[in-house]
Amino acid sequence: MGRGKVQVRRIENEVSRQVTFSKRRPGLLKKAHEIAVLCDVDVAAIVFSAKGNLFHYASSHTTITRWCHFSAPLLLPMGEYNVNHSGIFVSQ
Amino acid sequence: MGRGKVQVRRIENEVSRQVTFSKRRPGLLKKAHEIAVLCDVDVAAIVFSAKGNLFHYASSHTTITRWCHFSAPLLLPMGEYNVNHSGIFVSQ
DNA sequence: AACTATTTATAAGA
DNA sequence: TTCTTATAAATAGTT
Repeated sequence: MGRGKVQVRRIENEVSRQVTFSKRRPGLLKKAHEIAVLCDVDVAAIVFSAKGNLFHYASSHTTITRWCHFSAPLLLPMGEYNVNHSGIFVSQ
Repeated sequence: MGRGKVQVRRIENEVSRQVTFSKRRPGLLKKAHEIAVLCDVDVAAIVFSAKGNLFHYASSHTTITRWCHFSAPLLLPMGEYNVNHSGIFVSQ
């Protein structure tokens, strides 16, 4: 899209990279929202900026719970965890 | 995009809804991949089909771990969990 | 599953 | 950085 074709590789120029991030981030979350509503499915999209900020879209809390159920083996180290109001922690 | 404008509401016709899902799902995951590579950020996108199938893109395992750390309070009931090779379970 | 007219997203520029 | 605009990319309706 835009004035030139996209090569899917890391943008080396830091300013350009930040600008592209600022432009594409809302686009991604919008797409996630649209497919969730149009197709009546559960969707989550999560993005961390280089500065560690979190941006996300979730069609429902259920989405995330189900996702954790299905995919946690791939994504969390095995072990015991505790979830409280502050986050999720490894049990001692 | 396409021959008509998009109204962001649930597509009532089941066949059309499934067709749109099939078309938009790869588009969403591609967008997630592109922003991850272009902008060198961690991204995850997760989609459940109406039939319960899971589709996802994750730029790295780190993404998901970090995401769980930050967002789990919103997404999982508080309690004790056990992660093993089969999934994540509530401790009894 | 392919096609293609159009909409939408966005790269580059102001 | 916010707005503009040319153009690439996604995709809705169709075959």
